[in-house]
Formats: sequence, C-alpha cells, structure tokens
Amino acid sequence: MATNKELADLIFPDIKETVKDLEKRFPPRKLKPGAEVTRFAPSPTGFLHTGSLFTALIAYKFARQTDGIYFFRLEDTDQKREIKGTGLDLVNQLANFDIISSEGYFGDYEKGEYGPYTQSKRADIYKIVIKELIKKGRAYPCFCTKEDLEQLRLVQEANKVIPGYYGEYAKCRHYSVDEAIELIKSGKPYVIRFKSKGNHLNHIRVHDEIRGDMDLSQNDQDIVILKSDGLPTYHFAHLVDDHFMGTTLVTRGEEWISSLPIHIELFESMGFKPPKYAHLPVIMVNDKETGNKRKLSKRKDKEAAVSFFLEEGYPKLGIIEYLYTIANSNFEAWLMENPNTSLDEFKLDFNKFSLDGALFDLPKLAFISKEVLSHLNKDEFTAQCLAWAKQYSPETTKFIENDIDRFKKIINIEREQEKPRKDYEKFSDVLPKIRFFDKDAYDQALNQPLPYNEFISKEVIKALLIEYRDHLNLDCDEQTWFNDMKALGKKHGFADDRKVYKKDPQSYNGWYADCIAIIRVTICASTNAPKLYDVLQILGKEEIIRRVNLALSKIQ
RNA sequence: GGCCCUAUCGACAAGCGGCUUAAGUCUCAGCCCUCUCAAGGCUGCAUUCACGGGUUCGAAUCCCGUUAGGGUCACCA
Repeated sequence: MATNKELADLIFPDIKETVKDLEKRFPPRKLKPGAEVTRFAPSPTGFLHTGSLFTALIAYKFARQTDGIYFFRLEDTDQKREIKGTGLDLVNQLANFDIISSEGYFGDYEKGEYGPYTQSKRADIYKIVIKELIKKGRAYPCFCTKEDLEQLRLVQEANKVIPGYYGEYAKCRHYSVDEAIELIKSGKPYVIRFKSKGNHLNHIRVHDEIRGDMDLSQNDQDIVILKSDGLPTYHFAHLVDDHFMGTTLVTRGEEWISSLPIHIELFESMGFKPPKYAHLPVIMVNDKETGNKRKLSKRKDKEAAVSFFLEEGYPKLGIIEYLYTIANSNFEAWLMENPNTSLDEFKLDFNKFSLDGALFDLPKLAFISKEVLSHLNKDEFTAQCLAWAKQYSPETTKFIENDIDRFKKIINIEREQEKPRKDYEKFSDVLPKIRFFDKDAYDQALNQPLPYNEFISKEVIKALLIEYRDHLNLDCDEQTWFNDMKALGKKHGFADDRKVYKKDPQSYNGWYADCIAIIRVTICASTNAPKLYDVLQILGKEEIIRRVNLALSKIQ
C-alpha cells in the first residue's frame, strides 16, 4: 500500500522545499501594534472599474491610517480572460488617484520582500503547499472530465440534492492511493482538489469587520485548488498569498461572503491564522429596464469605468470625496467641519459602513466636483485643466496655450473669493463656456442670428449699440461701469429701476437688465455668460468695438 | 430553487428601547436676491421607518414570519 507521501512525490517530483522553508523565506512582518497589512488584488482583465477603485481606496486608506502596508498583487491565474497590458494600466490608474502601494507589482518591475507579487510567477510556492496538503491527506488528484462533472450535476439536479463535488459525489476522493497512482501513471489528466472535512449542516460563526458575526454553513465542497494548467484557483491563492505575504486585513466585495467558509477551512487545514475580513458593499445602479438595482456594469454603464471620469475631466479629489461619502456616512459632516484639511486626517471606520450597496449618484458627484473645482485658485485650476486637456482635449489645450495668462484671467472671473462661481463640474465643461472669448469662435457664432430679445425692436438695439460703441469706456471700476450702463439704457428707453419698470412696463423698452442683455448678447453671442464687466475687461476695447461693428452689420 | 446578506424620504443616510409627532447632504419644487447664467439665502418635500405578528409601560430601534432587492452555487476572479 502506497502512502500519501509517495503520491505527493509522484505528482510533484521536483518540489523539494517545504512549508517550513516558506515560513523562513517569508518571516512575519515587523509591524507596530495595530498596523494593518492590506492589499488590492485585481485580475488583469480590463481597465479599472469604479468598484475596484473603491475597494482599492479602502484598502489603501486602512493601511495608511494604521501605519501599515498596502500592496498590489496581480491575480493573473486565468490566462483565458487575461488582457495583456492591463495590469500596468491598473497600477497607473490607481497612481492617478495617489493610491500608490509601497510594495508589490508595478507593471514592469516588482518591489518588496514577500514576492513575487504576480501569481503566475508563484506556481512553485503553491505547489509546495499543495504537496504538503496531499501528504496530509487533505488534497487529492481528481480525474473527472468536464463531461463527468456535467453528468454529476444533472444527476444531482434530478435528485434535488445540493450540486457540487462533495462527500459521496466526490468520486475521486474515494480512490485509494494506489488507484490514484495507477491513474496518474496511465497518463490521465487531473486537477488537485481539496478534501473537505466539513458538513454543510453545521454552522460556523465568522466575524466580518463590517457586518459583525455571521452564521454560515460549513464548507463541504472539495473545491479544485490546482487547475490543469498548473495554476491555483482564487481560493487557494488567497490562502497561500495572504498567509505568506502577511496580509492582516482582507477588503473585498461582498460577493465573496459565500465563499468565506471555503477560505476558513483552507486556513484551518494548514494551521494558518486567517486574516480579518471586511466585505465591502458593492456600488450599484438602477437598471432602467427592470427598475431593479444591479451591480455597475462596464458594458451598460458609463460610470462603471474610471476612465469615463478621467476623460470627462472630473477632478480626482472630487471622485475620492464622493467614494468616501459612500463608504462612511459621517464623511460629509467631517468634510464640512474640516474644509481645508487633508483627507489624510479623516479616519475611515468600519462601523460607519453601510451594509447594502449604494446607488451610484452622478448628480452628487457633480455637486462635489463643482465644489472642489470652485475652490481651486486660478493657478491650480489652470495646471489641472491643462494636464487634463493635454491628455484628452487638443482644442482645450490650444485655447489655454494660446495665451495662458488670458486663460487664467478668464477662469478667474468670480473665483478666489468667499463664494466662488461654480459653473464647472468637470474640465470638459470649460471650453464650451469660454470659447466665445476666442475671436474665431465668435466670428463663427455670427453665422447664426444673435439671440436678442425679440420684443425689442432692431432700431432700438442698433441705436443702443452705436452709442455704446462710440462712448465706450472701460477705465473705471465695476460700479461706475454699472451706473454708466443704467444711464445709457435710460437714454434709450430702458427703466433704471426695476420696481418702476414693473409698475408700468408699457412705457419702456425694458429695464436696465434688458439693456445689459443686449450688450452681453452682442459681445458673447449668448444670453448667458460670466459677469459682463469682467468679460469686457479681458476682451479689451479694440475687440469689443470689432464685435459691436460686426454685430451691427448683421442686424437688418 | 438551496444557502447567505440587506431593508428609514427620489438618492446617500443619521438613528443602537423613552431626548424622534425621524437629523444632515444631494436632487426636486417654490420664494428672495442678482445685469444673464453659475451660485447664494430662505421655505417646502417620510404623522412614519417594506408588510404582518409578537416582547415591552413604551419599538424605526429587540424577536418571529412574510415580501422585496442583492449575492452565491465554475478547472472566473
């Protein structure tokens, strides 16, 4: 009768190291009490998902606020789904939000004592542990084919029993060691399965940092831990990696709750101490068709891809603040009390997490973003806007670089004051609102009739514009300018007092607001614009006169 | 379908047995202010906490059931 050891040696003849060796290779980390080791462990299957950003942010934050370590691990064990190059993209996109790991995978290189941090490079490490598990009789080769498994499922469905590979249904766990060796020698392909000792009728109590204690059924599934391609499945990689990398706190989406019993049994089987778990609520969206909540989907929802926000030019800080708003209910109050404080000062608290998934609320993000952008000074705003433009908007870049000081003046209208203007929620809003400052853009706009108030006759408009042009004076303060405008209006039949006008509108062409509107439309080719006085100061006398003349020529 | 998680305004949510005839923020509506717009100020928007039972002198808060939503049942993570 052959032993488990012989089986293990047959399967992994080249594996000489033991788990003890691994423990020496990856000694416990020397950390301050309370310091958490967290990680972000995505698979390289595409660009950064908004939910992943959220998860990464939480992991990063907890490490940071406990003086711990946050690292990045690439889970590339599924070669079929892998999209080359996306691992690096993920790192870069995160770095964009200042979520930078102190160790781990960085794309073209790795840093840290607990690597490799790329799972495909850790095959030997997994095999060492599996070899041990086989020796202990806690893992075995399974020769079932896809068809066998399909057949099993059908039988189980027909008999209305729980589907899966477990207990009496786990055919290969019942082979003797000799039989297994025989089968291997005959060249039959196989995977390695974990041999569960659990019974799903038994309950285990598992603690979750966010949800508290949960009662879950014990695992009884003989899950596969090593695939036929020689790479581990997620569950097993989680055991090995998070143990040897010294992870103390696993933050992941709540979809993992149901596999928690597997992970608990895996850790038990090796005598490893499991990490703390925090299962995060998932960001949801309301499905327009069904009216139900569902996970943000990259295919259906533009806001599922972080790249969307970056392309649109949402300020990064706005996105982070919004994510914190979802994460901790007290964050908004904290922000209001500490308006000029670094987000570093805010302490995330698992007790303040909501238990169900929040709907992604674009209007709220818009509000926060406006807030963030409006409080930037002109230099900060310009720097960020230009950085965005260089990547996503050649037109905006051209506008800014054409005359950067002028650009600063433009976006500084009603900025840098107690209650700043809030008209941009993202950088892509900038150019459409200020394009009219550009000569060519203005001339282009004249292809359309200017949107004057149709209740005011052309003659009045013409006369007003002519006098305005001939007596143009910009060398004065705003109040003087404003009074001049009122006086000009009065000469042309516009009331200089609102109440007076309201009492007897028939006697006037309008009131001074209507008069100013004529100038605004003439100069800006639009019925709305930032403060006219500031616009005029930036444009300068010559350009104003040019525009008035052009407009005049267009009025029949 | 089994199992698990969750359930307070349109959204995010406070609330942890009496202080709640339910905070705050966003949205929305109205008013005011303003040269337009963006803002800003003020006001309004849950007699009720999915529903039904219990426990209690007393429940949004504890228990049970129902319903609804979400998750999960892979050689994917």
